[in-house]
Amino acid sequence: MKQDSRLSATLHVLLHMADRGTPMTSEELAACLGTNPVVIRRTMAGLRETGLVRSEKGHGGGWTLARALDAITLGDVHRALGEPALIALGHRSENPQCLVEQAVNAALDEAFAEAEALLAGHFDRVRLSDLAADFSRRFDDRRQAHAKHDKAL
Amino acid sequence: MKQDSRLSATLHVLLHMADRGTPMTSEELAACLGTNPVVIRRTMAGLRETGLVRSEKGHGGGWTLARALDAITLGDVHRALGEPALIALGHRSENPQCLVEQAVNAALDEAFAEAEALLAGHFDRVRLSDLAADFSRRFDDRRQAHAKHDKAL
DNA sequence: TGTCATGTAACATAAAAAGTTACATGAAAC
DNA sequence: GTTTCATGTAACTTTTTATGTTACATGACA
Repeated sequence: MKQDSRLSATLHVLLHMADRGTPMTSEELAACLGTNPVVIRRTMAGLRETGLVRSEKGHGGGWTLARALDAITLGDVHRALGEPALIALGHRSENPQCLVEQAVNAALDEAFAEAEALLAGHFDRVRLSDLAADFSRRFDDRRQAHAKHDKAL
Repeated sequence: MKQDSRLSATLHVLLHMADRGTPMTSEELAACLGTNPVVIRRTMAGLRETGLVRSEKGHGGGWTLARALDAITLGDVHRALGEPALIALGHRSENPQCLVEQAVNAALDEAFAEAEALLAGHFDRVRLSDLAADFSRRFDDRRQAHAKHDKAL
């Protein structure tokens, strides 16, 4: 199953944008991900429509966050991306005549709905500021590790 | 995201096999799903190795269930299919150098692990006999609806 | 007015599920 | 024993979706 990494990519990009403060071009953001600038523009288009980011053309232009990090949840981003399916499994056919298949679909739907609701709920509770805080913690950890290493030399 | 419908297909096939009682050929099972016999054989190969089904060659051959319906869970079938990923979202890269990406991965992994565990747990609690019972209920419902319809004529 | 940046269409690539063809192998029927 | 039926499996094609790329139009600032 090929996995959709747009949510991961978008979160990455948004955190870099917040970290920078000033507008970042599609080219700069693409470099962060090792991808193509057009991929960035295409992906960010949805976020712009939802009001999560702003874009400016011309000199000094680029992308900026339209809200504070603590005012954006993972759920907001997921919805802005068009709510891609969370569950990797699906049915063979919708509205089958076969009663066996109807029973199978019903059982799977129930299981999927449960997991999907849990995941969606989780997404709605996690803010970008939470990720930024985790980043800061990792940053400090790395700095301390380096300091220790330098001292040992 | 292309969804994997092998679990759905396999459950469908297994229930038909149980309903029949005698061996069913790949061709018959393929007809149930509107697919190709080779797809059936390929998919069932994993189930045979796990001991969920048996296959016989030659005249009167075909596929039969190796266990009772209440001794097979959805989880058994999922594992026999090679445990295909349950979550449709993924990371851009594993073990990234970028601390931002590390923070993103950590946040998503946590969310995914939670949902995946819920779904896997659900699969382990549902037996094929549960689906068969639901099928029977639907069958009776349809029969009653038909009877009512006939009476009205 | 030229440069920089986004906006977007159109096309190419990659990966995985699903479908197909072809043929080898083994078991039962005749 | 030979024919027929069925699985076993390799190799290939098709389809779908995410992703990557090229090309060019549009708008903003120096």
